[in-house]
Amino acid sequence: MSEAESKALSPVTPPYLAQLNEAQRRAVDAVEGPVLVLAGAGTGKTRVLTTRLAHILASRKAWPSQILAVTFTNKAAFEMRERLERMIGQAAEGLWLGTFHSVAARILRRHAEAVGLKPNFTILDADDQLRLVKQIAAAEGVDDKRWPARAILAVIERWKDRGLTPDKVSGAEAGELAEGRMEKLYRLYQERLQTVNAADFGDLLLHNLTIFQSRPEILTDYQERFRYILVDEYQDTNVAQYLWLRLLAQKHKNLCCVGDDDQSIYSWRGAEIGNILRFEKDFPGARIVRLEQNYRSTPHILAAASALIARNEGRLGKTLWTEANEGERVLLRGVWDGEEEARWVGEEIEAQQRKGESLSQMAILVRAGFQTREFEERFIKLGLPYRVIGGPRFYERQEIRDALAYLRIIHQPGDDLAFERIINTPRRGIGTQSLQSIHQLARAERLPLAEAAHKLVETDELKPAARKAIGGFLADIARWRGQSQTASHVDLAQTVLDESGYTAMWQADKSADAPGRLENLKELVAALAEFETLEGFLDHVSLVMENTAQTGGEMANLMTLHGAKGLEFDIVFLPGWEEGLFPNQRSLDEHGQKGLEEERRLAYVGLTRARRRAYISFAVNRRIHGQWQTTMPSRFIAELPEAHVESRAEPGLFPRAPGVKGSGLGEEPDDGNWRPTPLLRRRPEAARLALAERGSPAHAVARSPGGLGPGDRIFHRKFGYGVVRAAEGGKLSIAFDKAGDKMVMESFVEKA
DNA sequence: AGGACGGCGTTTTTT
DNA sequence: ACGCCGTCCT
Repeated sequence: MSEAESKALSPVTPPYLAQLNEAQRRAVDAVEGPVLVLAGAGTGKTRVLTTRLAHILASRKAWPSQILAVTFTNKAAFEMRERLERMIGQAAEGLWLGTFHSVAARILRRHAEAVGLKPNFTILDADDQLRLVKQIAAAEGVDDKRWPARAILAVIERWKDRGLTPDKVSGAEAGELAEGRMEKLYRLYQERLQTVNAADFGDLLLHNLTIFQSRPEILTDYQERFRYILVDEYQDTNVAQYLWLRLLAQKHKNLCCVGDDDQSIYSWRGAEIGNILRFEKDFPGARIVRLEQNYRSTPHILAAASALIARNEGRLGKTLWTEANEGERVLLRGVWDGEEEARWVGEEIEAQQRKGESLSQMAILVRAGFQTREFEERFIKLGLPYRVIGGPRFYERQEIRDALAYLRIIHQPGDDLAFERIINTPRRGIGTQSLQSIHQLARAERLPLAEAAHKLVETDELKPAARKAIGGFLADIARWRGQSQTASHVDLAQTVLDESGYTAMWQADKSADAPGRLENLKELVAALAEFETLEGFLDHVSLVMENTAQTGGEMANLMTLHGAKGLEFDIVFLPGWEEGLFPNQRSLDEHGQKGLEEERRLAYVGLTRARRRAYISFAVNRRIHGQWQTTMPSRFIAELPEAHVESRAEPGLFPRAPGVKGSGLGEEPDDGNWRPTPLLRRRPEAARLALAERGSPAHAVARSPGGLGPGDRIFHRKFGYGVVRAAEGGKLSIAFDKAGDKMVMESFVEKA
């Protein structure tokens, strides 16, 4: 179709464009060439994305099948599809719209053989991956105390995030990781995945890259196909995703990335904020459109959030503004301890409810999962309905994974992980002995476990009982596999669950969660009915299945700051703004300034979730890991602009009277260097006293809360007697008479 | 094969 | 403080 034709077909100003503000319209209209849409929080990002898609389709620049739109989460993908269909209906069919992983999986299924996989490869989840790594590390004799499978897997995943296949990992990179054997472990892991015909999540992208690099004709095919590419949450992309996008966009160069560098909070799982910061360099001629008009929050909230994030270096920079009415200032509250904080939040929620505010429009956003407990306890006491968002997902539950393993082994005879998982679940009397024999044979003859088991049953190597049990199990699988040719997959699943005794196993279980598990199994079978094939369903489960979070209902929402990204609420509570907790100490220790900036972005994300009201609080005492600690208010509190905050701290709970000088709330020490007091351990009573006699916080550092300080003689249950050399934040450096110098937790020693 | 006990870790989490 | 995991013992 010629350009003249396409112009003639589209109205001069389509109605969907008229509803956008000027910047949004530019973002939608800039269809050709690379574009970065810097979308601040609440600036109508999703609207721009969907309108842009609709615009490309309506102006007939491309067929749906020539457009690729990628998101990070299924939720975002669903939302986009839904809004798009509402806008243009059927015309959206055929669009390549999905998560990075689901699109990559789709491509990989088509060309699996190019990386040595069969098209019916299994997509492993975290659990399977970990078991695999454990097996490999154990076989290699790696000390699992020093190098736990978790850590090894994390290294491998970060490599994959960066697009590194085993042959691309440099020796220097691997260094002394896992006693210098990390590279080998990675290679073995990949080999193992290949033999069991499986890919982990990282592989989906990584294999795509390998295919694109080794098979130019395949790459060209996709490059030509995808005339327009859209990316959501670009600040969260890792290097592999960036490379993937860059390859795909190379031909038409119509790449539109939407994101916000200030909301990049996933570096710890491989996200590379540099991707968004470098966009103009990476894609020459790129246009940048800033969406800065905020439709969500009040000016006070925006001003507070903006001032906070302005302290970060290395950002592209945006100035959010709004036409909304002033509203209330951000409310800051200092309290005695976590319990009081929960009590206060509860009271405030109830007060807002009485004013007619909706519970489901209120959220408590915490830094770490364990912080929800105190609020839950309080809300239960008050009878205040709440839901915790986050937590284990449907397909991560044991019973679901077991059931899926049955279906997997039927579908894919070489799926060793599935075979191992269920060979003795429910109990069939196949113990570690028999399993070991099967493993041995499998390794010797390079066979899948199931096949090795077959052979083994033919011999008389096993004890008769085990032989019978394994034979019976294999016969079951064979029978089910035969049935899968004719029966519907729903019937098959039901049969398998019944005949295997799996359902019976839970029926016989008298523990409290057994009924729930049976319920979940029913749900699984019901979900299966919505799919044409077993394969389609298995993919759906590993890639797409949403967590069955309790949605709807009048309940207050409790979740982590990470979990809140992308959501919004009328009223937001941000508790626990204390040094050590938020910004999180570990983040600071491990990543220094970078860590601090990411924590600050997290604070920014939290604040910008609020439409009308934001509450920030900190406790002076907090029990962490069972120990009382005296804390300092978060430095982020000092960074809030005074004019937009109303402080209701109890007198004496601030380090000094708030807001005397400087632009921020908490004033910096006279030398201008911020020195948060290290966390101290003490009981509340002691802290109360310390408050009364509050002097320079620094003097408290030398002596520990228990009154132990340098020179004191102590006793430790394991190390015996010793002398304290220094005290620092709950830890003591001690010279033991016999055990030498050690750092020990103060709670483990007593005065000698 | 199942329970008891000890040791360890304890930020964030998607796909 | 607490829970989870792995091991060891019965």
